[in-house]
Amino acid sequence: MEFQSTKGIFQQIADNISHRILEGKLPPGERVPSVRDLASEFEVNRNTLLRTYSILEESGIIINKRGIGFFVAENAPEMILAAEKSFFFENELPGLMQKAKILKLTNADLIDLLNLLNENENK
Amino acid sequence: MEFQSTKGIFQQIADNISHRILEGKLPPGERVPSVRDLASEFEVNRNTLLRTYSILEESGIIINKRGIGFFVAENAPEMILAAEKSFFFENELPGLMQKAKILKLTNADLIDLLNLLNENENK
Amino acid sequence: MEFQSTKGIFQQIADNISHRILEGKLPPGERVPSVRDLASEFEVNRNTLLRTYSILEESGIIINKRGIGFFVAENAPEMILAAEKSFFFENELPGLMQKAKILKLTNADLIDLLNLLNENENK
Amino acid sequence: MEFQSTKGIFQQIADNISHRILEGKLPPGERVPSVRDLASEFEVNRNTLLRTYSILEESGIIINKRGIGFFVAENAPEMILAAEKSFFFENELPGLMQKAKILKLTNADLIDLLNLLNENENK
DNA sequence: GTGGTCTAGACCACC
DNA sequence: GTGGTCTAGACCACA
Repeated sequence: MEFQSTKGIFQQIADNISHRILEGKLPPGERVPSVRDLASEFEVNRNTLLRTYSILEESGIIINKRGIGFFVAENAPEMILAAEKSFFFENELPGLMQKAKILKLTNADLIDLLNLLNENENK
Repeated sequence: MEFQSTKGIFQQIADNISHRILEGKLPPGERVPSVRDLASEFEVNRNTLLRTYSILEESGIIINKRGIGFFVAENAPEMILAAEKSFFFENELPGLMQKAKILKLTNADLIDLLNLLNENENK
Repeated sequence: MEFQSTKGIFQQIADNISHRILEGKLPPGERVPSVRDLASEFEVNRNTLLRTYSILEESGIIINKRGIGFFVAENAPEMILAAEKSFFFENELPGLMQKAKILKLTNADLIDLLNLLNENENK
Repeated sequence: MEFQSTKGIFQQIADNISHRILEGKLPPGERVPSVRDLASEFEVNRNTLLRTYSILEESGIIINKRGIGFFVAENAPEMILAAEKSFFFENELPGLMQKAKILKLTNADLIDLLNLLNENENK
């Protein structure tokens, strides 16, 4: 996996795992790979993975069973979706709208844009 | 002015000044406020403002007349708009679309959203 | 049974068994359930229970008859009570008092609290 | 400062700082010592202090001004008190009551105890 | 100067 | 085996 430099590696891995859960690759109740295994998979230090798991645990996405490992929480997909949604609406969308305004993009422009992107995706 | 922690303060001030130029508050040819004044307006260290001016100068948005100060470049508004536009389309929009997909937001949802935001703004 | 994360699981199970003894559910001389049975009751690894029994044996609360199993010691209730009492007074009470002081809780507050809790319990 | 082994060092330092704030030694608005300074004061690694500050920031007790340092939040004392109070009532008191019951201590005993401790303190 | 991230490696308690 | 803590030291962006 390639990491971009703008966000912390631990964050990017957390996002990656969240998306795996959303896609069903890691269903609720399933055991998450151990920090050691995942650290070597991503070729990062164990401490970095430890931090990743710790923030995922704090969000209630994974649960620690002591001495055994981490497991995907039962309602993990819903929690992830809810968290991302609220972050999007509260933090990203306002800035986006402001930017569109500055760029003098009308809603019509944006809608055209959306359609265009949609078409490309369906090809 | 409130600064958000995701971007550097020097960047946020640069954006702020760019926007002032776009809005016509700082027309081309006009002298930009001195580092001193702006530093106290933003309650920021002078070094931070020096960096702000230095990146604005690098982009050709402001021009240094030695011993006098900085002045808004003649074609500054166009340059800012072009720069932001290309950045938006190349860097921000793709991530946005991906996020919308993850959040299972359809284009229809997004359009509704745009209309809603537009109405609020016009109140 | 739910385990809290602050203490080791083996400890919590040991406490649990001690309390069963104090309550008379496991009278002196009685055979303690086998590691197997208790492990499945608590849904815990057998090794964890082995450790539990080993510390209980070390404290003299249960006694191992080789090839047969563990039995509650004759004076087990008294030993447990004495051990917990001294631990409480020496280790827990001082910290508690300090905390109450920090929280600006007066003795009167604490007494009120005790009465309140007592009433709830008697309902 | 001596550290006990039962709690993490980072936590004990966090508690220490919280208490300094409660005592008024670190009034709201005041700058908290830099991680480097405090790390050498406590003779621990900088990373440990970093973690301490990070949990204090998460609780809203201190605030990070980028490139400058951490500052005590305006309402820090209230937040600390509230946090400790709720933790005490929800996590510590129930266990305490259970223990008192097991130890067959009546409320009268506890009250006597409180008075005794109080006298010792006032000597 | 400030905090923030990452690595490498050690040691620990627990299951 | 698992996660959790701490240290030492490097590198970074920011003010």
